[in-house]
Amino acid sequence: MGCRESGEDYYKIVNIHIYKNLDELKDLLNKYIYHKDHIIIIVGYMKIIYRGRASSEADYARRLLMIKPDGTLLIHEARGRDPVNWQPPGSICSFGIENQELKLRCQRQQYNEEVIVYFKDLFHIGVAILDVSNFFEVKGVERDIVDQIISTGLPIDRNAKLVGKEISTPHGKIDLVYINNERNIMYIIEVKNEKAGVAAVDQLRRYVEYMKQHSRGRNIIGVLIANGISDEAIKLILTYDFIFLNIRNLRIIKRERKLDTYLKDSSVNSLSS
Amino acid sequence: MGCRESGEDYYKIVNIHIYKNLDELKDLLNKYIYHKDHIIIIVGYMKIIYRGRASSEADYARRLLMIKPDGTLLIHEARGRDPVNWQPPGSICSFGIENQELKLRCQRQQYNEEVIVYFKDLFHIGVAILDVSNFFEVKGVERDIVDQIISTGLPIDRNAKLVGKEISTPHGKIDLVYINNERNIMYIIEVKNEKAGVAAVDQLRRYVEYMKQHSRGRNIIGVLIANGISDEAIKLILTYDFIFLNIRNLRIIKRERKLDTYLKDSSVNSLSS
DNA sequence: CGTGCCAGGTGCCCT
DNA sequence: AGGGCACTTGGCACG
Repeated sequence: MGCRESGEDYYKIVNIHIYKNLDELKDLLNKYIYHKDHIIIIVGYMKIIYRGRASSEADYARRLLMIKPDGTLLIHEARGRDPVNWQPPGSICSFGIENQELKLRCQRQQYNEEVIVYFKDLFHIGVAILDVSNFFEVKGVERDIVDQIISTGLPIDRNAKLVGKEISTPHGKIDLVYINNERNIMYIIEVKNEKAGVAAVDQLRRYVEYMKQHSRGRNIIGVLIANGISDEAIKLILTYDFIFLNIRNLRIIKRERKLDTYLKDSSVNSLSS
Repeated sequence: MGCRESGEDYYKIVNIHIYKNLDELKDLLNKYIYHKDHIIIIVGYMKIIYRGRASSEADYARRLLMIKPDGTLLIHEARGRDPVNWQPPGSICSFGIENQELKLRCQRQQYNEEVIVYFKDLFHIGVAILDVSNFFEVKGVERDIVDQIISTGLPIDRNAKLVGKEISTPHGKIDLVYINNERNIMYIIEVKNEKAGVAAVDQLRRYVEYMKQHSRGRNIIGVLIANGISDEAIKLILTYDFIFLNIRNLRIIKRERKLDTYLKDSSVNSLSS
């Protein structure tokens, strides 16, 4: 907790009182926009107008506004994870003055969208220097689950060979395709890191139907691997004679259970959630 | 731009130097958590550990952290619209000390998730009082498009009568259902405010197939109304003999074009995008 | 409260 | 740049 003093290099408070007119302030703020790693933070009493894919107006209220050097605009209120208004990276922001009020306009080429903010009052302006941490590990996402399956093999049929990954079809991309040549079976695998709903089953279904038309004679089995499943989705799984595997069981199996147990489970469409 | 002084009521800078030990600072910050409308803002050099549905570790770097009174946690870096780590509303946050570092733990009951932040250095701490603006108009969303269709009628068949809205099926909810009794036609309408992809067509397809099985004898026609459409989606539309209507044309038609033109378009699966 | 689904989704990766 | 899709999706509305 040592170097508090050096910290001042990384957060500069813009003393609003110093600027006797808005022009100076406006120019200063415009200078900070797009400065490498410089984030402008404004807490104030502001009105917001957004026009684009949708449109909105928000009357004057106390809000927190941030502008990042990549052109991101964020406006937050007292609640909620998402900003009430925003502009994604790549938008072009600039400060101006209108009717003796500080004004911010952020435009986005794509979608022809813009956010305009009018500041009736400013409570705090700061400029922070932030990092972009390159190394940021994430584990447990779908990618990792797919990788795990690839490395450990298809639990329901260890003799099946992986023949494809991210297979493109007109209906979308199939996560994994396995084939057991002896039994003449093709497994179409769809992986969901989240709880599966009806949409996930139907996504699998359209892959299976497509492959049935393009892989003549082969036995096609749809396999949904997900982190739980909804009741309606289970009904569809049974209707289509698909197989559902819970990720939780996948992990347990990998560590403790024997493969024979799996094969038994799979043959009766184990639906343990 | 008058009341700058009063603005100080809405943004309080926590002078880090005053607090001779971390204990005092920790207690102060904990007092501000969940204070009505009080948002804690910390710019500092911090390390983040997240464990939950996924998991991640981010080494020490300069970041901006916010805690909202509803239990929202946001941690931003220099780029991107989304925070690098967060906790949605409803999580429980508290400051502590570990290894002579300030430490923040935010837990979320649901999903058993937690974010832990270690602060090696603090550059700025502020407490802002923000509003929750109740009145926030949004126009142009799908809901409004559906309403517009309901009020102006189905453009491709003005004689069709609306018989259902948000019809639940095992495959999901159908946006709109129209019936023309004279021609014995049922229209299944799916509306997308955005550009339609293959998923949208397949969503419509599963509704149509379901209704074909549950509405014996009737002619079922799938209608996709969207803001543009991708090439692959067009192919599927043609494959399934569906009808695509561009929202843009919907609006134009409503204002300028005559209905006869529509009917002609629809009969040839107008795909103007 | 779970289920389903839209969103100004955003971000990522691939063609 | 466009398309397809996952996401700690978040958020809402409905049964």
